Amino acid sequence: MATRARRSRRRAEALSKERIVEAAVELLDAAGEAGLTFRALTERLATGPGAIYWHVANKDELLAAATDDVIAAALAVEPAKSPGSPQDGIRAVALGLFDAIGEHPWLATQLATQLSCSPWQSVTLRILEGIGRQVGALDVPEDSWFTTTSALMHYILGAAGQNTANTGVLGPDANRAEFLDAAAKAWKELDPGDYPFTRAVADQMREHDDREQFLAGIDLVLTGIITRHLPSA
Amino acid sequence: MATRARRSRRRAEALSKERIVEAAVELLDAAGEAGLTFRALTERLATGPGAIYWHVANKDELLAAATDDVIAAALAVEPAKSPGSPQDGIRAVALGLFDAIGEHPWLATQLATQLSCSPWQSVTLRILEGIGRQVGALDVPEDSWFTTTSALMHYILGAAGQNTANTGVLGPDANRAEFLDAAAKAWKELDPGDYPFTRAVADQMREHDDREQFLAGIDLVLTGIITRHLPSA
DNA sequence: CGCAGATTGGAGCACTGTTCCACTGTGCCA
DNA sequence: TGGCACAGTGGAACAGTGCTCCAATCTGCG
Repeated sequence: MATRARRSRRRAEALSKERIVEAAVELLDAAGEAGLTFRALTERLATGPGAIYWHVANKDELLAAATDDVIAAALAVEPAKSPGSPQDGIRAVALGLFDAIGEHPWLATQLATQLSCSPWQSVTLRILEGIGRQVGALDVPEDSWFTTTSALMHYILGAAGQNTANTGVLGPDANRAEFLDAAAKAWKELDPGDYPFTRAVADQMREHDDREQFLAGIDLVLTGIITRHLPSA
Repeated sequence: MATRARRSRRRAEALSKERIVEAAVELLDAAGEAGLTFRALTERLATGPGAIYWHVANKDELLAAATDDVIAAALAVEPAKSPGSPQDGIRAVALGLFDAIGEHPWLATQLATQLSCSPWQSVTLRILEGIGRQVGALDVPEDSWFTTTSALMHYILGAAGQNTANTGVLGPDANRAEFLDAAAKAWKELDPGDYPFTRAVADQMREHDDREQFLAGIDLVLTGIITRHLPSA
C-alpha cells in the first residue's frame, strides 16, 4: 500500500502518511491531545476521513507515528556533537529528550501510554539505543548495561514528563515566576502535621530552575553508576 | 452539598462521592482507562448521569479523585513498618508506589496527565511528602532536600510507569516469559548498524526481573545521593 | 480509447461526555 | 398533621468523537 513516489502527481501535494503525521504533530502542538481530531485533520488537509484511514490504521497508530517522528528527530541531533566526555554525551541525549518533551507537552502522556501498552518497541528502542550507546562509552561493565541504561531512561522520561507544565504550557517566564510563587505560598499554608517536609522545601521549589534540577538528577544517577559499576575512582 | 450522614436513608447505600470513586476504580482496574464510562458507571451504580454529576464536576475530577484515592492508600501502608535504616524507608515507599502502579496500570497515564496539567497539587504533594520524609531521615543537608527528593520521585514514577505492562496487564508469569522471549528474539534481528547496543543487551532484557531492576535503579540514585550529599562515607 | 484498481471524501453509525429538567423523597416549620 | 422547600435523582436529548461504508474520481497501462 502507498506505493507512491513513482507516480508524478500535479495535485497540490498528494496525501501521504508523512504529510498526515506532520499535520497531526502541528495540531497536537497547537492544542494538546484534545486538539488532534479526525475532523480537524480532514479540515486542515482538505479531505475526508476515508482518505486518511487509507494511509493510517487508526488514531492510535497515528499518535504512535507522531511520537516516533518527534522522538527520532530529537535523538538525531546529538551524534554530530559528541566532543566531550562520555558523561557529556549522556547529558546531551538527556537534554535532547527533555527539551523535546518540553516543546511537545503531549509527549508526556503519549510516551506513558505507549510504553505501557506496547513496551520494548519502536520508540522505546530508539531511546534505549540512544542512551545505551553513551553508557557503553562510560566503560560500564557489559553485564550492567541493561540495568544501568534502564535506570537512566526511567529517570529521564520521568523527569521530563513531570516538568512538562512548568516548561511549556504556561508560556513566557513572567507567568512561571508568578505560578511558582503562588504554589510556594500554598505549600506554606499546608497542615504542619500532615506536610512538614513539603512546607520546609517550599522556598527551594520556588527558586529552582527546571533544566538545572534535571541535570542535577542526571548527575546523581551518573555518580551512582560510576561509584557502583566503575572499578576506577 | 452532600451534607449527608445526618439523614438516615433506607435506600440501598445512597449515592456519595466515595461510592462513585470506588466504583470508578473498580471499572478502571477491570478494563483500563477505556473501561471508565459514564454509561458503565450509571449501570453499575443503578442510577443516571445526572445523579453522578451532582456529586462530581466532570470526568477529569473523577479520574483525579480515583488517582488520589489509590495513591493515598499506597502511601498510607508504610508508616507502620519503618524499622530499618532510612534507606530501607525509601525503598519501602518506592516499592509501595511501584506495586500500586503495577496493580492499577491506568495510574501510569493518569499520573502523567495529572502532573502535567496541574503540577504541585494533591497527588504530587502526597508523593513528594512521602518520599521527602525518608530523605530527611538520610541526613541529607537541608538545602539539597528538594533537588534530591525530586530526582527520586522522577525516577520512581518514571520506572513504575514504564514497567506497567510487564507487571500487570499480561496476567500470569507464563505469558511474561514468552513475551520477553519474543521481544529478545526480535531485538537480536534488528539492524546491527542501527541498533548495536540494543542487540547486545537482548539477553539481559529477557532475564531481568522488574522489581529487582527497579530496586537496582533506586540503589543507583541512593548511592549518588550519599556520595554527593553526605560528608561521611 | 477504455478498463482495473488505487485513492478519495461525504454520509452515516455507535458511542462518548455533558446538560437539561421533570420528578421523588425527606426533614423542617407552622 | 399538613404543606413546603429543596437536596438529590435519573431519563431523554445534544454536540462531538473515532470509525466504516461506498459511490465517485483519478491514474497509468494495454
